[in-house]
Formats: sequence, structure tokens, C-alpha cells
Amino acid sequence: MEINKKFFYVTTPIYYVNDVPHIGHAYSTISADILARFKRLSGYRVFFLTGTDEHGSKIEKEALSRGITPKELADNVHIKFKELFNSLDISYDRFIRTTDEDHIETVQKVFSELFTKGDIYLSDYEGWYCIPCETFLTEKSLVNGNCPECGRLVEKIKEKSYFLKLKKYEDRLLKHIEDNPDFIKPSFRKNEVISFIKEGLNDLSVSRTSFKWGIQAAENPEHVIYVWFDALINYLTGAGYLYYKLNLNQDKSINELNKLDKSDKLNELSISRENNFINYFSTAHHIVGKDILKFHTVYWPIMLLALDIPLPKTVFAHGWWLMDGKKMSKSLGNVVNPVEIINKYGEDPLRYYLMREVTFGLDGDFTVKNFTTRYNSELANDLGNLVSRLTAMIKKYKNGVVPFSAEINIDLINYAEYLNSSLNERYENFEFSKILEEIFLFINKVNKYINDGAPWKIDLNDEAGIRLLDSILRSSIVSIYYISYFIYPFMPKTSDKINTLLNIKSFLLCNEFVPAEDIFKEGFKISDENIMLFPRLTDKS
RNA sequence: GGCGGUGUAGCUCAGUCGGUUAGAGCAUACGGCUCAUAUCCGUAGUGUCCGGGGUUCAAGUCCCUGCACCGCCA
Repeated sequence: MEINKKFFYVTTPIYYVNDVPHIGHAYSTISADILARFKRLSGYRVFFLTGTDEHGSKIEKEALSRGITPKELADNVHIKFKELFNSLDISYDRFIRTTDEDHIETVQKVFSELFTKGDIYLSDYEGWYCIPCETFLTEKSLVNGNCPECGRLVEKIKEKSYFLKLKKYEDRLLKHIEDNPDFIKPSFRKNEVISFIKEGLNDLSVSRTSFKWGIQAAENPEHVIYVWFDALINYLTGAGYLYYKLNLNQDKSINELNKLDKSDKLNELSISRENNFINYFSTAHHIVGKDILKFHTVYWPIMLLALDIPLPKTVFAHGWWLMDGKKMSKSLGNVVNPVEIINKYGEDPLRYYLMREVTFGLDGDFTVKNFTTRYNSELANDLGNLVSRLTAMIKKYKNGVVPFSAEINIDLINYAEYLNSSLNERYENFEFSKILEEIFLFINKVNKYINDGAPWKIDLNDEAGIRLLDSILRSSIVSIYYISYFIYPFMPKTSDKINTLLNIKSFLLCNEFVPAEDIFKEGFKISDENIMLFPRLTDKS
């Protein structure tokens, strides 16, 4: 029954539309996609949310300087992200925009709930604000009068503002973090957050009156809701919070019923129809960059505590990519456009490299040299060549028919099964690099197994020789089937190509691993197609 | 200034609870094979485990200290 199925909710940050996508956006989104694909293939009901953050004074100013409206700017730029995600094979279930109607409603509803409850109150704000970072700053945190984060000028602002009470939830948040080791990952980030909270929290300003581009507070149209408050709530919108709240109220007002109809219109976009809000949300895995950890592990959980919603399972902060050892920046001109890499090398090699090169959570260094080395030695030589040599042999010696009654090598199968059984825990721990390492260890084992058996040396006039050949070929093809399954979350296109060569359907269409004996039945023929998975890169390419 | 982390082969890093001769990949050298994308497999290495001191039968691992670098906060 559907009811018994396990839920899995994974999110990326929503990306700010003031700039075009770079490798960091690709990185967050690829990692979420890998989790989503693995969980779907393991039978989970998965909801994978990504999207764009489109409000705030920074967008308003950027649009003004380009002579277009903020909405036009967002419309233009959000397409770039969609295009990138399509070319990266990102299997998102919804691409949310903070200008979506149901999101605006959700934000207003949350704001009103917290205001009614007294956790949001109106007061005066006087202080500094960094527009590029969309961050409120205290006087003493300034560096030479500039933003400590980006070094740029800050604005002095003095205005009425709504505030979110933080102190009230400090102890509960601390306790939650300490009781739930999975809540903040990697673990070394946890200490940073704890010490930050222990220094004491000031109430957070959650509205502005000095510009217009944002979601209005229903209580007071003069106020635009703070862009971070707005943005974080996307995770609620995506999980169907609106529908969940309306459904909770038995006595629905006419007004609310109208709203319900409206959200029904969004069924194609959201999961609200299923009304599994809590089921999904309590399994939330938020993948974020280390720069926005505080928003996700301090302000966000406090918002949820105030709303009485179960906290997400995990917030994982990944590292940054340097380019040739240097931080990416426009002025250095070393910002890598992921689309260029994809066009040149393909999406799977990029996905592979990013996930294999560094332990998830640490910073990485992107160099063409390292990329090329991994591509050639691991993807082309080890994996690509393995598939190529084996399919060629099956065609050459067996006319493409996979030997049926043949002994399967027990060492290979044992290792594949060990790997298979370790996957769920490894994915839960975000050990992407380790998973790939172990998959490629398996690939090496299969290559060695073929070398040791040397089918090309076997005397085929001999019964025992044929049995040996059959055993080697069947054991190897079964191993490749496992390999295709293992790499699918990381390199879906490549897995599909291998499956095409093997003449079996894509793992995209599966919600479990089908045992090899149910695939390679008597008389099963592989495809006679020839596909080169990874053409070697030369200095010229 | 406060808290935390890191330092291991030429390079990038792994090293669990203290336990035998400190590992992997890349790069280098040599050998084997010819099914395959000139690929694959094997062999060979090289180490002041940052410096100093301590605990212990035993320290890359634990403790103290110095240096260098990094992160969060101020």
C-alpha cells in the first residue's frame, strides 16, 4: 500500500536571480538530485524541490539599473537556472519561484500566524543593512564601516519593522541540535552553530518599508516581508503547507474555501493534493552552502518551532569550489559557467567529478588538469573500456547472447551485494565520494577478473573451456548490470547508455533493483549497438 | 581577542578503540596481455606522520607546549 511507503523530501537552496548560475548552484542541485534518484530507486515517495529566490531590494535595484521591472528580471534569469538544470539532468519535482501565487499566500499566512501568536511584533529598527548580502548588521560587526562579509558599503536604516522573537526559542533549539546529531551536518559545523546561539540571539527584523519588491504583510501593506523570511518558507510551500493548514480547519470560511480552490489549481506544481505535508516535511533534507548555514539552522528552525511544525531531519552545509586554488569572483574572471563544461565534456563527467573529487562538506578545487585526469583514467579507461571490452566479447564469442547456465563468480557477487547493502546508510550520511570510490573499486575488480580469466586464450574446442568462458562472460555482464545500477544516481545518462547496450530498461523506470537472474534469462541478447561512453580527452579537447 | 579545526609519500588525501612492517589514487620506472576507447592487469619504491616534551609494554592516534594554515564568532 502507498500508505506504507517511506517519504523523502530533499531541497536545494532557492537561487537568487540577481546573477546567472555558476558551478556552486550546479553543485548543490546535483547533490540533491543524486539523493532523490537513489531514494526513488529504493522505493521511496520522493519530493525534490528547487527554485529561485526573486524578491528583495537587491533585485529591485538590479532591475532598475537594467530598465526593466523586477518581475521581468526574475522571469529572464530564472529561465537560466531551468536551462542549466535541464542540461544537468536534474529530476526536480517542482521548480518553485518565490513569486508563485501559492508561495506568496503561504508566506503571508505564516507571517499572520506568528503575528497572531505574538511571536512577531512591531517595533523600531535602527541599524545597518548590507544590500548585496541582504543581511542586517550590528554597528560593532562592521569592518571599517563596511560589510564584514563582502566588504562593500552598508546602508544605515531607521524604520518601523516587525520582529521575530528568537530568544524565546533559544533553549528548545539548542536542545534539539544537541539531541539530534543528524540535524546539522557535517558535525564540525554543529559546533559553530551552537556557539553562535550560546552567545545569545537578538530578535530578527523580518520586514522592511524602504522598498516595494517583496511580499506584503497582510497586516500592514506598508511592510514588505524580509527576503530571508520569504525565501525559507519556500520549503513549506513546496511541501503543501497551505493545503495542510486549510484542511486542518474543520470550519472553513467561504474565504478559505476559495483559497482551497486556488491551491487545487496548483496541483500540477505541488504535492498539496496528497496532503502529506507532515510526512514529507519531517523527512526534509536541506542541502545548503556553508555561507547560509546560519539561516537554516537558527532562524529557520525557530520559525518552525514557533509554527509548531516538526523540524527538518537534516541541514547539510557543503563547501565551496575554488577555481585553480582561487575563490571564484567576477573581477578575477574565473567564474566557471557550468553550461560551458557540459557542452564540452558532457553532464555526467561534471556530475561525477564534482561528487568524486572532494568529501562532501569540504571545499574543493576545480582544475582542468584534475578533471581531465579523472575523466580519462576513471571514466574512459576503467568504466568505459570495461563496458566496451565485455560487450565486444559477448558479440564476438556468443553472437550477443548472454550465457545462461553458467557459474557466477562468488567474489564479484559478494562484493556487489556488500556494496548494495551499504548504500542507504552511505547516502544518508552524504558520503558521495566514498560511494563512488567503492563503485570504482568494484569496476577494477571486474577488469582484473577478466584479465585473470583471459577469455581470448581459452580453448573453445574443449567443453570445460566453453564452460569457463560462459562463466566469465556471465559473471562480468551481471557485474556491469550492478555497476549501471550503482552509478545511476550520479550519472543517469551513462547508466541509460549502458542499459541500452545491455538491452534493458532505464533505472529511471524502476523503484527497486531487479535481480540479475530475472533480467538475463535463457537466450537473452544484448544490443548490437555501439556506444562509446567516454571518448578520451586529449590535450586538444 | 574567544571557541573550534587542520598539519601523513612529489601531488591530492585515507588512517576506526592506542596494537604487527603507516595506506589509496595520480605521477614515475619496469614487466605481462591483446578482448577492449593505445585500454587492462601486475611489480617496485620513496615518509623526520609539522617541531619539542610527556603518559604507556606500545603513540600517526592520547595529554601538554611551540609553529603554520583554516573556519565560526567578536
